[in-house]
Amino acid sequence: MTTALRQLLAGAPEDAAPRLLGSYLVSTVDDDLVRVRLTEVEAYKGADDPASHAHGGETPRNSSMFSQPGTLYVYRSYGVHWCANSATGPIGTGWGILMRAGEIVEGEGVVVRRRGRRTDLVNGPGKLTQALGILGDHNGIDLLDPGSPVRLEEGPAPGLVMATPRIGISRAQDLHWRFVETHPVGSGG
DNA sequence: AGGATGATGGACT
DNA sequence: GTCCATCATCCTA
Repeated sequence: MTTALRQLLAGAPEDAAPRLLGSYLVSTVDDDLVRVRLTEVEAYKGADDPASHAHGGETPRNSSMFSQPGTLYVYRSYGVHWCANSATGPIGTGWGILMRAGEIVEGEGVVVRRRGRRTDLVNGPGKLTQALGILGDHNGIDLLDPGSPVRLEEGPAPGLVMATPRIGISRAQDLHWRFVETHPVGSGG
């Protein structure tokens, strides 16, 4: 059932983002399954948010983020990498959650091959999409459809969650809408 | 461990 | 022409 996720993504991104941590982002691309547990996400709140791609309203590029919650929005970053978001909130708001990093639960061998290295496999938004085989072609697909090549599934709830300013942006630094799962001090990890 | 930098495409002025 | 929701590589310590 994706009911809980659907419920979650129906809400505001700054509320949904921290609770999305721990969920699985799963892809089946070229017959290879990769499962990543999300540990770092950021909220972007459409027209209200000067740092959001949706701030200036709907365009052909960002239209996926204005679609129904759970729609995958993929864009090219710095001309080189792909980054993946899930639309959240009511249709037409342009709200979304950028999925930045995680930990590989399944398919590490596939990721090593796709990434061409054995370290730093999924610790950044461009790396995450490359690890999962997400391309611009996947823009607009439904992450809540179990039949989609890229999809979200429920996972174990996160432990401690830390909120910080978002990475790589200069506007709206006062909004602490980057959410990272952290380990308690002394837990030895 | 951490700073600088080139690559590269699309949106915007 | 300029600005990016970045990454890998090359340096200095």
